[in-house]
Amino acid sequence: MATTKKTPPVATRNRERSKQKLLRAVGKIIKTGGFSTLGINRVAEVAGMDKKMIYNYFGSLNGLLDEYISSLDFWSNVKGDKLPTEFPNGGHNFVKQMILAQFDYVHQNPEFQKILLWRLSEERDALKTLTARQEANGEVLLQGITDPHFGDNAEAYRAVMAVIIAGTYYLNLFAELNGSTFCGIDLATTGGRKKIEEALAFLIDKTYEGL
Amino acid sequence: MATTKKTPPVATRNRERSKQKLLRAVGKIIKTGGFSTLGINRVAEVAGMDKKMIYNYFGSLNGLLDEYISSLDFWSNVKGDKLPTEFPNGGHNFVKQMILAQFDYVHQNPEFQKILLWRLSEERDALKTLTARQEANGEVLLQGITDPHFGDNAEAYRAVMAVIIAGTYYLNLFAELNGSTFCGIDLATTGGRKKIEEALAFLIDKTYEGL
DNA sequence: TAAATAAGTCACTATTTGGTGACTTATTTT
DNA sequence: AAAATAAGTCACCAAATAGTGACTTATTTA
Repeated sequence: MATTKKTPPVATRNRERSKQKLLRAVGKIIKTGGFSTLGINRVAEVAGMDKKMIYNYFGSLNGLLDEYISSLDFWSNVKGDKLPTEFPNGGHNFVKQMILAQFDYVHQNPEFQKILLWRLSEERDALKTLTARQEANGEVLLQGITDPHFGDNAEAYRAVMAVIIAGTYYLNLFAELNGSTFCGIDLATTGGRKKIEEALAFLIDKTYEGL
Repeated sequence: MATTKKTPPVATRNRERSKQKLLRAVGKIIKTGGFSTLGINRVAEVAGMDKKMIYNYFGSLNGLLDEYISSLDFWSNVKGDKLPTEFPNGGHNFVKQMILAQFDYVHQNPEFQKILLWRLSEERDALKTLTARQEANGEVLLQGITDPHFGDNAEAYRAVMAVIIAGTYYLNLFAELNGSTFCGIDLATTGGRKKIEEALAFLIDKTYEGL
């Protein structure tokens, strides 16, 4: 026989594959539409499955959403393996590049934008866990590199970074829907985004110089 | 007679008063809950009126929401009459106080927070109009005071302010739901907020010094 | 191969949603 | 005071919502 009974070429019924289909359906809906269209019927329809399966596998839509959230892995992309080993000047240049890359990453990634938005809109344990993971990730950088460099001003440095990072988040979210201008800067154009990038670089430079 | 027929002490039927009740119901729902509970049935219930009235007065829930949005007047509170006439140093001190006041204002005002969030979540003409009004408001300040002061760097200044203002928005929204820490700063505590305020002041100072 | 288990389908319920037509009643106009 | 207009009530509809029990069928186990 060409094919064995134990491993059929493609199973028509497969728990794990079906679960993945549902998880990907959630991502698809979130990416394109908003959260208002995120109902159990819609998810089942997009996944091409019966909604009963959602109850079977995840207990409820909430369970599915929680598992979707914990399956996300945005932050490890930012840091990850490609971390340098040397950080001259308290990571001045590294931090600058990281912030600029993040500003672009959020812009390019609609799913990430929606998660950011979700975190501002709804209380959900899985989202808090995600936030905690992100914080823990940043803490490595802060404690290992910038805290020692800034000494007594370490907390002041953290506060400045908080404002700057929060700014990149908000501007990207704002640009997505409004498209229009913010403080007279057109965030929909590459020229406008370039101005923001220069401002980010400027603020980081001044922080490393002046703190 | 004690009371005339023309002006009854309290009319049981009054178009304007009823419209206001509906508008205030929208505000109440938005303030406390989110947008997910903002249905026509709920609005009618909170207002203590029949939903038919919403169709009568506003044509639809959308019409009511649009009128609610255009009834908002957050921005004029910020500027308004209390504008000084002299702006030394390109409004350095004035801008700093304004940003800090705004950071606190957003924190204190849940309805404003929800509108900010709404602008990030949904496309709606009335919201764009609101945004345009806000922009026009800021433009007066930018064109009249900071543009002349910064000359060739006027646009760079605008970009910096965009980042800073966006940062205050996001941090306040983030603090509202997550309560937890951002970049290691606990935004729920007065101590953490104080650190953010100092960071805002620092960034503005460095911008006026270094641009 | 037969029995057991798990995957998936389908039809159905109860509740809630937005929306409307017909009605009553208060207020204004004549 | 009578007629007209507008405010407000209520019962009802169609569609969509979340959720479930009974069923069929594929896959695995014995």
